[in-house]
Amino acid sequence: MATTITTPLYYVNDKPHLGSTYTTIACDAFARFNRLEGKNVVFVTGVDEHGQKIERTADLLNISPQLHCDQVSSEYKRNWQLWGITNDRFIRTSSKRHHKLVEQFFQRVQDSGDIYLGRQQGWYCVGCEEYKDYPRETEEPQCSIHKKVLEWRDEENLFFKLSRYQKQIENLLNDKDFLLPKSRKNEITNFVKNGLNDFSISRTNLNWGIEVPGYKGHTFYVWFDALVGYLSALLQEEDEPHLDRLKNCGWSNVVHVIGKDILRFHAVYWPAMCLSAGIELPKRVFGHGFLTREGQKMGKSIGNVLDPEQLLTEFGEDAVRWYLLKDIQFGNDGDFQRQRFIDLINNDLANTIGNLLNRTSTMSRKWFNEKVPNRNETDFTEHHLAKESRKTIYNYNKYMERLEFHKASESIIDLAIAANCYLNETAPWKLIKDNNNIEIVANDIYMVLETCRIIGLLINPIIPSLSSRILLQLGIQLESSSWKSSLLVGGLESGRNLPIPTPVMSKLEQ
RNA sequence: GGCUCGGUAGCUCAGCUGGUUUAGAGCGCGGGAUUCAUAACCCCGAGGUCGGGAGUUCAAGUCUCCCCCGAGCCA
Repeated sequence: MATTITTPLYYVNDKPHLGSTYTTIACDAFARFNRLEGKNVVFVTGVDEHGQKIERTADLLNISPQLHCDQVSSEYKRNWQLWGITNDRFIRTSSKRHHKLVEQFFQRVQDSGDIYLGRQQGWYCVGCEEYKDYPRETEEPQCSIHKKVLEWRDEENLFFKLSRYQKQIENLLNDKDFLLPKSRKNEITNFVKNGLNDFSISRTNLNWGIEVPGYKGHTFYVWFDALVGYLSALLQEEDEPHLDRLKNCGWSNVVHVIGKDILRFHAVYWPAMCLSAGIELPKRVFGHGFLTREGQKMGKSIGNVLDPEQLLTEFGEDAVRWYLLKDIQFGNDGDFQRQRFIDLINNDLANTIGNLLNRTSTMSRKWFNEKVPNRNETDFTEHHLAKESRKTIYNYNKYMERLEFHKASESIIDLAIAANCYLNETAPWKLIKDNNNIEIVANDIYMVLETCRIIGLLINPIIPSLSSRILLQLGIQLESSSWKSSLLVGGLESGRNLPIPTPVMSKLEQ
């Protein structure tokens, strides 16, 4: 069975920021984990390109919306390549196949009797592309998010009968695995409990969008269009775009990973749309938190925006991935602190894991002819570190499945600490002075090296390139197909040559 | 204004359905030990009114009520 993992389709108003990078890295880790687990993964990302906001931004830049979208989209593509993101698909909502699919989707929703023509009046925020509930007589109402004056709109719109799906959405939210983390569930449940209102799915004053078939002058509301993008993404360029093909393309067991701000669209509107169109519902929606920098909200006006590309250049992909996934609970808001970042990387990756591998490899080479020593066949499976490793593997899997990356990462570090402690307690450098101890030392060193191997494997989805450096240092090349079977204690071959160790992770400078 | 979630060591947080005697972890900080190692690893310490107040109970960080502060959703 396939598993589909999606990032949001990012709005091309501006180039990628740290927030979208964060979401994408998390999805990448999750996708990698699932692939290694042997699942057939389709990892989707892409961009959302329509809407008045884009139209106006392009206008300001004095270029066509399409050109603007082309430019920003390629920025996104380039960015994900730089970070080594393993997305299988990249969908642009300005693409032809997407247009076709939106039209089909609309047709189905219309056939279900869920579309009607209505009138919409109210104060509109172009930033949100949303009507706000201020009374008509309000003078110069402002959007609380964008701090911009709202525009009064009065237009004929097409509506979607969201209200019809009240009961079904309530049931969906009762499924305890659907909306995660649990802490965000109340908010949405409350919103739904207050009664769902139909929402408008078309705009009349908008050129930069997909035309609604049969309704001249109407273009689809960006969100209606963008959400369908998850479906279009699955269809390959060469395929005839058709909703019926989705099943074969991997639309099942769908996990949407998004920021907490767009939870409602994904947990309420989108499932209702799917129900109406007869599309299988997503399995899970995970709304993660936002990042601040040194305790402050990031924003252009404050001038403290952290550019992901700069971060990548300065610290490298390994460090940033580890910091974002290990130090911030996925789901909670997080704060990016430079000092903490440096401390964390140096402690966890360089000192705890890197040094463990380095010291052990050195001992092994020195005393065992530059090879992995022989283990004691009768008791290595019951060795202290074997037990610790098995416990770690078990917990790690449990956490990764729930997207609890910080806990998964922590379990890896705990294992490395256990191995470091073990070395200090048994002090093989003392034992080796007596030749009678050679077999004991061999078994101990073997077990620590084996623990390093397990660490290298487990860390793979989280920091792929560090993982391969660790394994390489043990003389192993990871074949992704055998990951799962490799995660059995005792998989390290005795007698294997160990290369001269070099630090797998160098320390970051202050 | 209504609702939700938080407020635990300098920082980031664990503490499930109330009860292992001195409330935990990581980081930072201070000290010790050691040499296999990336001045790394390992060990020890911090004495924090568990936001404030009242109550329930034999017993509350853990339950109830009130208040203060922060974040969010709705109006």
